[in-house]
Amino acid sequence: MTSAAGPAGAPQELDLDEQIAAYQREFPEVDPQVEKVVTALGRLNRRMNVAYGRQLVDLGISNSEWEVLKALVVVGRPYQLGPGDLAKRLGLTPAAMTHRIDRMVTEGLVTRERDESNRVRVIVELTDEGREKWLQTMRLAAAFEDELLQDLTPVERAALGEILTRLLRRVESDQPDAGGRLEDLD
Amino acid sequence: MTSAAGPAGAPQELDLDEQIAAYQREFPEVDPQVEKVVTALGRLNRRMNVAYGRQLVDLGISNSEWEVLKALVVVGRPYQLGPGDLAKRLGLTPAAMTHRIDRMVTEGLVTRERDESNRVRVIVELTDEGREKWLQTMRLAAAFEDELLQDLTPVERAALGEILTRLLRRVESDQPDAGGRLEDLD
DNA sequence: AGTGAAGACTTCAGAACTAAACTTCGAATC
DNA sequence: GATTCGAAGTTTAGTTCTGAAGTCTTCACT
Repeated sequence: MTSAAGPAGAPQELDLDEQIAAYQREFPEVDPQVEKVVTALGRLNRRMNVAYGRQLVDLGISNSEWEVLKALVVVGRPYQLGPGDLAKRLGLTPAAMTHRIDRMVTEGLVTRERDESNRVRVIVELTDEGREKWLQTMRLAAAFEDELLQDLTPVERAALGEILTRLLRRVESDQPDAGGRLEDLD
Repeated sequence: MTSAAGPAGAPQELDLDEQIAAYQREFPEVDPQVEKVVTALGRLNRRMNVAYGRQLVDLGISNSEWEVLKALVVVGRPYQLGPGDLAKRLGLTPAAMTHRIDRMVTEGLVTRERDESNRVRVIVELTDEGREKWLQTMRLAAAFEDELLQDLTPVERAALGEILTRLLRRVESDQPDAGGRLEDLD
């Protein structure tokens, strides 16, 4: 019986307002309103990932695999992408994609073959089983998300979506979206 | 010069609305408004972490180390916590904390000593250098966050903070906050 | 054609994590 | 006072990532 501490489940955190108060105490220049938004965003996302993770173990796939399934489904039929492209979309290195694809091939979620018309390339394609898994996770995720947002009125939901979209546009325009990395950080 | 693919920088993603449209095409039952909020949240958080990461390498510490510094600062003077407590707050296993603390001790950010009044326990304490690092990161982070939210009116900021807090309260009440894990997932 | 350079993917070493076994100290029981 | 139980940390084995080097294919130039 795992007795003691946190098995990497949901983190145990201070009350949000207490944490903001602590920041103000230790760093008076901080804008509490800004900090509240940012901290809540971070925590919320973390909790959501934990929740998704729990649903995913029930279905027998990992969070990493889910990301790959999503990327493939989003491009639409015939659900094909190259490892490099997948790596870019998921924000990780090609090496990591190679390993992920290895695992997912053995689990039957995707297939990997050379592109005969351009033999440098490799094509990763969703299998029917992979698509089915995506559908199942999507159903669970959608149910969770509906529940998460149930307290919000339609107007609030729309406003939230609009504001988040605006913030996202700002970050994405500031970060020229990998592939055009000009700076070398190191 | 890192030539080809994404060196784990910012992920290259589809336009948000295109992605939502893809979900609707592949899974018509989905509520586009809900999905938009959730997707934007996830992306935004990801980009923010990339941005923080860039600032942190400039200061010579990692994202993991920053988390530990934050946790210690938030508890206030004398900036002390045990490894197990830290692990819970950060949502990772005690084993991982042991290693993080190892690294941070050698870097002079924290100290680790036995609690003489209760020799099972260990006390991790922030050093002056650690506190100084936290201050520096906090300045950079605050500047970034201010810029991120600059397009929002004060009313919008308040509304956003209020809505996010409400959502957070819901998830945190649904996830009884580790330590009281009743379910066994596995 | 023949060579060189660039791109796409993989392989290899090292870092950081999880899960589970282990060690040690303290407290309760007899 | 010795024994047993439980809690706190550390150690060990195995997984998944990053960064850098390596392999193979294609394209451009001579």
